[in-house]
Amino acid sequence: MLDIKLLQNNFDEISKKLKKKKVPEETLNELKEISIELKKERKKLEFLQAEQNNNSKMFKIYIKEKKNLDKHKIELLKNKEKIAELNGKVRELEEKLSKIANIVPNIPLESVPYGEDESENIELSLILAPPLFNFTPKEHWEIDNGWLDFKRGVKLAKSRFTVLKHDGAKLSRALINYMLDFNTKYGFSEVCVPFLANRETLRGTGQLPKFENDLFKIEDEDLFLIPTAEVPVTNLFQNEIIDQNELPIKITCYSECFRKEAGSAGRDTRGLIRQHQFSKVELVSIAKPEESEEIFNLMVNCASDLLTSLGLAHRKVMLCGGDLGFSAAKTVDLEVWLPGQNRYREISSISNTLDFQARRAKIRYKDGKKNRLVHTLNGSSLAIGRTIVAIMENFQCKDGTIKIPEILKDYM
RNA sequence: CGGGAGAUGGCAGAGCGGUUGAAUGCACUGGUCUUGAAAACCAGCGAGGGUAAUACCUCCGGGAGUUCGAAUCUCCCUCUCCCGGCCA
Repeated sequence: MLDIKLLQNNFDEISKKLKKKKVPEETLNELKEISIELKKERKKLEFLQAEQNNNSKMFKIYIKEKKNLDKHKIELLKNKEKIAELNGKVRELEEKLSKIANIVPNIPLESVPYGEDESENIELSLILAPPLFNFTPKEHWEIDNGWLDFKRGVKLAKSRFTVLKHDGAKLSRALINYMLDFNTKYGFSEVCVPFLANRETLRGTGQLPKFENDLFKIEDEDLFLIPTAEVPVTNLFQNEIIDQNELPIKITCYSECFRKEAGSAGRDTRGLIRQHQFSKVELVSIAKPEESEEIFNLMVNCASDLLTSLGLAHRKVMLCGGDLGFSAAKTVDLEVWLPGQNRYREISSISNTLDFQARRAKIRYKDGKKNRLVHTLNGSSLAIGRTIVAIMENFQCKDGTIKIPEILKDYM
């Protein structure tokens, strides 16, 4: 959530920055006006409440003095009505405010480039050279080694579900274990969390209320399948005040992720790239504001080193404003080279949300006497499905077999 | 899913309908003492809003109600715990 006070005081600046994310100025204007009106009405209300409190206290004294109470009663009741009325007004304004505030995205950092979409992202660096082939490399779904059973996935659920078999299934499990171990060595501690989350949790990280259509909802329950482990892991700390000494908190977590992929009909319909369910190992950090940039870089390096350790060529890309997610102030994607597709594809995405999620989820830490909002960061270690794709395409042999990276041998 | 109990500050745990934002204990922070630490003693210590800082307002799971006044009474919801059934 935006800092409303900041919006009140630095309207032009914020409005300009949010243009990167295509937020219309009218929305911000409305937000500002409501917040100012709210402040005004609240002041009126509090004044009346103070008066009422005082008069109520007098009651005890009047009883002692055996004064006639009826007159005071009438007075108090009259005031009570006024308070109720104002209270309703204030509440209405609060609802109006939060309705809008909840759907305004985070402000991009200064360093985020302007741009409409993916095509205007900026390549930061290339790591490892793509492999050379003495034959035409296939796309992963063309490789007929019995790992991927698309038909049966559809039979069991529907399109965009896949069954992994044989070494494909094993590789998936090996990758999960390997990544968790890798991240642990990087200083992230492992957690295992529920794959279902309630509304408040999803609101905390920004999926709700705006993106309900992208989530699978459980019938007859106010629960949703998580779209990423970022949701439960970050919200582990919702409504908590963290001891300063415990920061930064660095967590890694494996989860299944569930996404409706509404609006991406027709895109990546073949293969493992875009599924309704996929495994992912996630990184989440809770940090003090002054250290969040450093942690961000650590997370990017952690994911990049992981790719390197698997021998996968990739590049780091800075997302432009138009391609930034709702909660992110800054995002670096890692794109892995896919020889079959002859292009780089996103396999990891690391974001700093600054205090945006912390404000929503009320995650704070004690700084001396004051409670301050933390910064929250999240990033894929790697998406498992896409890593399998990358391994299949990069390490395919002419005879259709796949060479498993050396480092995974112990995990298979 | 059926039966019972409960929901209060970081935790534990009091709280006749009227200075109770809330006793007490633990934890925590600062100080005295000590070579240092522990112990002991003294002091401070919930959150949000508001203010230059005070005032002041709101909050005792959530919502509605009774009352001049509610953490305290009534109703609804949610959640937790114990017992029983089912089950990895």
